[in-house]
Amino acid sequence: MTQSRRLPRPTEAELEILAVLWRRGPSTVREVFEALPKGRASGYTTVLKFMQIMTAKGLVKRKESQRAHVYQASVSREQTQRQLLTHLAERAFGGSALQLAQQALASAKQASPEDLAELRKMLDEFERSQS
Amino acid sequence: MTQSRRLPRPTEAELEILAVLWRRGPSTVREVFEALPKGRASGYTTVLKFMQIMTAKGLVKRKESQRAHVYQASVSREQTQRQLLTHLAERAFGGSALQLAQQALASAKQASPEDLAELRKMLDEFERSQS
DNA sequence: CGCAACCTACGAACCTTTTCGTTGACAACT
DNA sequence: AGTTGTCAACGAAAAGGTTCGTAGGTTGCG
Repeated sequence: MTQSRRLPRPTEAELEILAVLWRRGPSTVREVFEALPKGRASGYTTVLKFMQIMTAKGLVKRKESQRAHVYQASVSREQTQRQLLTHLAERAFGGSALQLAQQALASAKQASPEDLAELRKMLDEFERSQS
Repeated sequence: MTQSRRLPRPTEAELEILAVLWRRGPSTVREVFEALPKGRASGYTTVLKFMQIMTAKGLVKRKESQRAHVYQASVSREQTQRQLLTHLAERAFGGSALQLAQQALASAKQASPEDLAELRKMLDEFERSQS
């Protein structure tokens, strides 16, 4: 009974924090703060505030058993990626995720063989499913 | 000698207007206003304001020879798409445009055969260039 | 001319997002 | 007990983006 509506798209700053949580797993505010790219340099209380906001929005969950609360992402990386891609596709690619994929490939500078193989596999499956 | 700095990423509302300009070519404010999806429904002066802001930012150029100024996009669709994709890749895909492409393909619901063929061709070229 | 329709420009209100200072609680150490 | 360091909470300011009312100029027409 926690959340029935779809969660809101994370803002830029929120996404940056989510990225840390996805990478590190459950973390305290301080841990996130220190894992953040230094270039960005937000103050500690700013990060704290965001994590409080994100808790209110349901983007993260927090355990208060320790004095330093422990946060974890309550949205998965893939789910969020899909959400952002769909949004971008609608805004800038006439709703076509495929054209988006195409452009992304075109602008990819480098590729690991694994990624390429994976991509090729998906493409095969796609064509097969279309018949 | 028009612009040496990189242009800013368009906001949501700006992108919507750019989409119209890309589709219609050079247009007056009224033409853009009327071409805009009706659901969104911004007032005429709101659209005008945006186009003035975009002019200041350099996202569009305007000809004032007519009483109703004529605007045209000064950034290309592809260029902007690439900019948005790169930004998203950095934020949410660890900088990998390829992984982004992969996810996009996975979340594509439908595909035209042309798009698929195009995508496959690009993939081939990519692999050849890596060797 | 007088009026209506349309145009740009501008300012202000408003909303969302980002930022951080301050406060009060708790803990650790001396 | 007093000092120092860390923490959550909060409020409010700052910054960015969106919206529109109003004003003033031009055009076209009866």
